[in-house]
Amino acid sequence: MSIGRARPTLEKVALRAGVSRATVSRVVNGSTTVAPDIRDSVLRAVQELGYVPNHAARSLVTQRTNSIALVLPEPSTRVFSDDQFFPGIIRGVSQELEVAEKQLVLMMASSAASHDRIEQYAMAGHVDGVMVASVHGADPLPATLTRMGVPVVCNGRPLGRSTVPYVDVDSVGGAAAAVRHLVDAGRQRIATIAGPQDMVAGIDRLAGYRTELRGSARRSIVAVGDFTRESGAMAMRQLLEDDPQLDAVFVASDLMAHGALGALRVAGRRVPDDVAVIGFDDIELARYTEPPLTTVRQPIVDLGRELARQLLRLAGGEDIEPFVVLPTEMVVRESA
Amino acid sequence: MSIGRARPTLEKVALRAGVSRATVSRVVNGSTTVAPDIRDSVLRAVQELGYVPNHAARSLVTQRTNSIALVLPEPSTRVFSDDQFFPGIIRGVSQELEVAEKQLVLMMASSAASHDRIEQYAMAGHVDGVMVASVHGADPLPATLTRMGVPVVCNGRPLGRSTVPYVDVDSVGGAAAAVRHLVDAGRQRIATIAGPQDMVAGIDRLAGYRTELRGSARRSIVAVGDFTRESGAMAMRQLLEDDPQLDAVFVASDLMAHGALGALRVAGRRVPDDVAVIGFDDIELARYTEPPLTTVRQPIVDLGRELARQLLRLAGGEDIEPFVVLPTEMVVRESA
DNA sequence: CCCGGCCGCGAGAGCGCTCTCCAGCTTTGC
DNA sequence: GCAAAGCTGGAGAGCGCTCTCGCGGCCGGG
Repeated sequence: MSIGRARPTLEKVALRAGVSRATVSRVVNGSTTVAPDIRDSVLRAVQELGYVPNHAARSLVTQRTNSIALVLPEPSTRVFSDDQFFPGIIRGVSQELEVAEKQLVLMMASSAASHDRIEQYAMAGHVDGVMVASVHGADPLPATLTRMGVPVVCNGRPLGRSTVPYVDVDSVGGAAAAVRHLVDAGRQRIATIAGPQDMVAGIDRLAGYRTELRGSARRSIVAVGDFTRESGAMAMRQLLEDDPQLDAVFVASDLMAHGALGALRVAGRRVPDDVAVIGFDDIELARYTEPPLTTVRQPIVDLGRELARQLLRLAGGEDIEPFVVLPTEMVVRESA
Repeated sequence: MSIGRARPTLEKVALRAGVSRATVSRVVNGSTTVAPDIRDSVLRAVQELGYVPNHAARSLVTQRTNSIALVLPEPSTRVFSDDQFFPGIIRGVSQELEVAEKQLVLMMASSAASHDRIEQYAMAGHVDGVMVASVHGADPLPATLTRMGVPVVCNGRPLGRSTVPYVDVDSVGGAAAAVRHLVDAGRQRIATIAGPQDMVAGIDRLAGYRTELRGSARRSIVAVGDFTRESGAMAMRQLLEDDPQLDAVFVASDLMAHGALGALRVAGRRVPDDVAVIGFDDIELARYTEPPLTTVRQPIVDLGRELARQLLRLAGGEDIEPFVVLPTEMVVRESA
């Protein structure tokens, strides 16, 4: 209905070019077994009529849709409020899909109800595969879909034992590097503001902190936030109260670090002179805080690209490694 | 291929329920002309077999796809670097589409080449309509698609004469309100940092500033930026040089305002005591600048919702108003 | 010069669904 | 009590495409 004027069909093109439907199909799909002159006349007919293959018809017979779903948590989830995670992933994914000439279908997993919706959708043969960017590592969706034979790749190591392949960044390594940086700078009392412990990112970044600190014979000083700015400020106040002597803090997200910087300022501590601060994520804002934030960059766009790349291979029937971990990188600015 | 185990077809369900394909179709599509007992047994069969309608087959015959495309400019465009525009639009759109049970296909218009790609795609009957969130108002895509009979709604008033329906926020009114706020506060020399004048947002916000200022018998003092933080800082320095007496500045985006605040601090001007600053957008960051930024909020999520709503109506064959303008709102914090 | 093989093309059978008939049955009005 | 009207459900024709199969023409080898 809605798509206005009738679009030409294979049949029409065949008629015009004076060949059969099959031949047009061959030309359109790039088969080599067509004589050059016939091929040319078909291409001319296609051009003249403005023929575009009907996707529904094609995928009805091929059983492939050339589109891929990306399931994202509803961005109202506070975690995604203002970092560039969400757009970054999308950008990476769509870059990769563009090359592969696949389409991106975006699904917001807002409520529990959307689980069913997404499941149904994937089962309807609407997409060739699903990428799940879940924050809560315990999401059952990936496993369910996999069981149903839908190719799935996750973003972020799933919690619990799961055989669903995933792509993640090296949070543990990044956190360890941050702590090492603080140790190397001679900091003695290195605290951390950890992320929520029901998220893989929160868990891993704390683990990296702990491991590295243990190696340096310092004791750990931990406060927990929920990745928001406010929670960062609150955790910072808490830490200052617990250990007024602390001279460094590794914060599990830049947003929380931003809050922590504010709290430190209010408390009259100079950064980095009195207290060194290192964040995590390297969001845009990190370059503009006062002072500019030293942080751990995670390659978000690359993460998206890798996610897409893995899924495409999986959907193409290839075997893929069970997980890919992308390196993080220290970005030294002025706060540490 | 990729979608693992064979999914049951209508035929299978019909066989199991002991009815015809047509009847199953009727039940699945909610026709009322089916006897309750038959209806129940069909539903049971559907349940037992885990039947999910094949989308491709369905849309082949109905000519509808139940999905809608959202065309976004490649977010690397500096304008989208860190405001919440991109995720906000997506969120609004997908909220509305979820209600309508439509799917969202995301297309990044990265290069000129993608124009063809998107055109082809829309023409392939892959989607029932297209929403174009173009920054450069002179984009030919909307008109092209419309001409081809594809329902299109734009985000942002298109430049030039165009009959493509659009949804926009009231930039002119918002800018005017900001200036009025400054006038009411007794500010005498009110400058502006305008956005790029090849974008509708840049043009309209400057127009609002000019109009309102003219009404108050003050002269306009204009510098132009490109919506980035750096350009905001640079423009601010320029303005201070041009008119050291200025006591207020309306900045066409929060990002530029952030840059301007930095420049003012460096120049030793206190905000708002010496210079009042008002931004535009109300991005998350505005609450955390030093001092917190008074700004004009644009309802981005609502914009997305309205965009989707209009397109759905259009694709549904309804007539819609040629444009919808959503109100902006002053958010008074401490910078003015 | 004839035959087997190969290559290029057309015929035709579906893919899974919707929807238009139309048949058969019940209901209703006079 | 009978015809007309009303419903319910089935049969069947496609939607536009791909792909298998097989036919005919051309080539090369014997």
